[in-house]
Amino acid sequence: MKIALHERIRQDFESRILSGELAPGDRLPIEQDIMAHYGCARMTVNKALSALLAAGLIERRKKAGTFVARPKVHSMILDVPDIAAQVRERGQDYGFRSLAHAVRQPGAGAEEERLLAGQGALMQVDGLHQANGVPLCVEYRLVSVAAVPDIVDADLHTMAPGTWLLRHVPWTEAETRISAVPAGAAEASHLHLPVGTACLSVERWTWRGAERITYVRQIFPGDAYDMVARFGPSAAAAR
Amino acid sequence: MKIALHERIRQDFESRILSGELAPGDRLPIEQDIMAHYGCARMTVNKALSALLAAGLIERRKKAGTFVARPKVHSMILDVPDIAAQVRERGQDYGFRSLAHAVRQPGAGAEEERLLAGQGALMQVDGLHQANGVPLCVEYRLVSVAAVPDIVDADLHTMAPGTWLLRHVPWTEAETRISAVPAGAAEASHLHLPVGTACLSVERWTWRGAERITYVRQIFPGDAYDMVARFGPSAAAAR
DNA sequence: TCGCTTTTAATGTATATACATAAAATGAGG
DNA sequence: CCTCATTTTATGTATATACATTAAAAGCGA
Repeated sequence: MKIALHERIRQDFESRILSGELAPGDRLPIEQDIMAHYGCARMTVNKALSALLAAGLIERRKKAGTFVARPKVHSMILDVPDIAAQVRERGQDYGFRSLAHAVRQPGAGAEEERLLAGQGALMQVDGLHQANGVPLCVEYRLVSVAAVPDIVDADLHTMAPGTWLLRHVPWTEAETRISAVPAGAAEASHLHLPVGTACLSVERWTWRGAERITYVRQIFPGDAYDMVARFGPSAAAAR
Repeated sequence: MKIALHERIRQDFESRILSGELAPGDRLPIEQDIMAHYGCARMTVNKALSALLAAGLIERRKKAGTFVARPKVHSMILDVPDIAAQVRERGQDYGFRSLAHAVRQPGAGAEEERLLAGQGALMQVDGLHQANGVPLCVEYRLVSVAAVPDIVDADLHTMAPGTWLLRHVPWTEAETRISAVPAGAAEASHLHLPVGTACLSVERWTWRGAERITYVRQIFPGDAYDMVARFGPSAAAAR
């Protein structure tokens, strides 16, 4: 496959930076020299360097030149796969068992509803994700009925509500919070663990524009689930 | 402050997408119409749209047009800031107390060394991150002496080794694993917790090219530290 | 209606040019 | 040697233009 010249220039510098050949603080050649080296116009070089700038790999100062950036935060891609897809990927049978399934009127329930900030009625859908019949994760979910009217009639007894939502609802933003919690009585019983066992809690708020769609809280036994994040070329490769 | 036109166009569309006014799948105007609307050249529009494309907010197909991208669940940006920087951001005093500091010869230690896969001598640097004097996190770290010779003479008793590495070691690739573990005897004592308390374990392997740099394992009390991942504005806002 | 070719409308890439802007480097005056 | 104005240099932005590339859409013949 033929790749664009500006893309090739970008990759060249990216790999020289990632390999350490160009260390943080090092100065890159000026645009004039780069364009002479590749035999192209300055705009082409500029496009390549602009991309590296947007990716945070370089810093540029007028008159001074272009420098390899010193990384500040590790901003990395976090893989949070759909549980059902992940289980099937391992060649196991995926199952979802419904634990609770009800529409709750606003104001009726107490604190959970604040999580979706009073957008009218909420559908509560709790359940258990299973791999080969073994409980893997307890899930507590609230869905805004106003934002997703179809949820009321959806068959969520076998299909995980997360999977259903993914297919039916477009969303634009999500926030995920990861923390460690001890297993409560309910989780302990469903996951067959002693009460107090260290578990991973993954909470996610999802919304579209200003409208909240869903809040979900998933509890995994600590040793059953690893979340893996990568930094580096993956960020570029993922696109 | 005066902002560039291509940047203004980019922001205009970004906010329309993030607000939900332009929903996933919606089609954007063609470049010709946008350039007519802003009264500028096509290259300027193209620059704005290229940035949105790189950020993953839109998809483009020749002849068909430009469309708001449907976000995929599984890849979101995870910001894992330097602990010291994060503590100071909250207006607290950051402190690091060294717990162990020694060079270990290859083969001497057992399993930890496999984590850096026998690249010669390793520097072991364990310590305690503190916020306002209160223990926040226990850190166990191994650094390859071959990859980072300067580490031997670095003063790591007050500065966190992570911070030191960030400043001295060129760009890296990293893989992070997050899980939940019960507090062991050592962590319990350092963090003033009962043994068995649910803790968040963050492990990270870092390398440059094929060379392994460091392995670190950080143990946080489950309720003291939340990792937050966002999809959407974060990618752009982080810059 | 099916399947093939042709047209066309959109993005993709690249160039040459122009002027703006900011900051480092220089140099004159004290 | 210091200070301040001037020059120089590298990046920042924008334009007008040209041609390439694709895939949708239209046309057409069997």
